[in-house]
Amino acid sequence: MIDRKEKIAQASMQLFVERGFHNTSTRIIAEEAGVSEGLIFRHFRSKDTLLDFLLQQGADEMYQAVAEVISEHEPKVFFSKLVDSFFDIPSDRFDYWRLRSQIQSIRTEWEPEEWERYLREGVLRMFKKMGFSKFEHEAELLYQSLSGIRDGIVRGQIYEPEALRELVKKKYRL
Amino acid sequence: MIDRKEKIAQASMQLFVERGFHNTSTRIIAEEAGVSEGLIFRHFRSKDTLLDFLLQQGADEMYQAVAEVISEHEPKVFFSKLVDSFFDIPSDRFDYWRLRSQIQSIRTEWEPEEWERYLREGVLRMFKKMGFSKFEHEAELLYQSLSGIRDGIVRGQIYEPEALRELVKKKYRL
DNA sequence: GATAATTGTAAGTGATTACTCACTTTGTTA
DNA sequence: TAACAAAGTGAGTAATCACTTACAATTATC
Repeated sequence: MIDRKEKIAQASMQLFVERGFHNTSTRIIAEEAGVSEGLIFRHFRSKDTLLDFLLQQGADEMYQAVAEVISEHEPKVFFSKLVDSFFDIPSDRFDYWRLRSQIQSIRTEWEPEEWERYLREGVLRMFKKMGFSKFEHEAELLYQSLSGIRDGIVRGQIYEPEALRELVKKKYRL
Repeated sequence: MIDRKEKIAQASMQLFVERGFHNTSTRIIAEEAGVSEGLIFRHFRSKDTLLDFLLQQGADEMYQAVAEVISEHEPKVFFSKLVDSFFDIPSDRFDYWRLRSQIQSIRTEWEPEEWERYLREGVLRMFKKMGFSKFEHEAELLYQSLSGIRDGIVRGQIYEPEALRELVKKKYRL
């Protein structure tokens, strides 16, 4: 017994990342998932809905992960967890990040998701609490830097992430 | 007298960034550029060739910019120029960076361009020269961080780039 | 075990795609 | 100005696109 809907989701995720959303036809998704083309539209109303489903799945997981970081009030532990959350991306979630980055560069109306605003506010609050004079800019810098590193990781451009993680933590005295 | 080839290049750059490469038809490019569709294929053999042309144009400019940074041998000035090169992106080049980011997430066979390898080697060499113990990781960290910031800038996510620039320079004692 | 909903298929649909081709217009040079 | 090349056009092309529809198989409910 196979969950065909999940099969479609997995196949489309892989194809969207490999070939790009607009360069992936519903025909090839069906082929790769081993189902008929019509079934895609039975489970997901349109190709766009399918994409939204994939993005939502990832966003839900991120919300959980962010909540775990934000709930920490002890500064040192907070920042340690924060940094770790950018480095400890399970490899089976690489595709989500790559898809997100792709769609972000295609959809002009892209707005930060809830988990992202949530996280950024949390970082800001913690820098302020710790008494940094320019806490807004410190928060911005750390967030953008970590985002750059995460992009590098999921694109396979960073060979020694562990060494990088230690270095980041050292710079923030963690 | 108008250079139609340049018109096509400009229109397609804008459209590729706004709607995505695979979601932009040659028909709409022709419309936007005010030329016939056939002319696109007279000047550029295919839609892919047109894309390559746009990416090459940007890469050529980057090569120049990188050479200017690399040629600097005084550490403090080198790093100052390096940081500035990531912050001082003329707004009419934002599209190039956004296009590059989009294509990078679609083309799996993407490899770092010459200017990029050139720049990274330069940063590495300078960190080594300055006697950093973990110069490879320092170079990696700085490069990925700056890349993340550049992405943020061209996506309009950073409201006070100047403050961020000063903060980065301060951290590296420039 | 009959009924009804759900899940699945295969063969369509009109619209759109990148690209071609036969042709005309414009520019250059002897 | 004749001759040739380069630039430009617009109506084609076959292929592919996302999506629909009529129907069959499976599963759930009583």
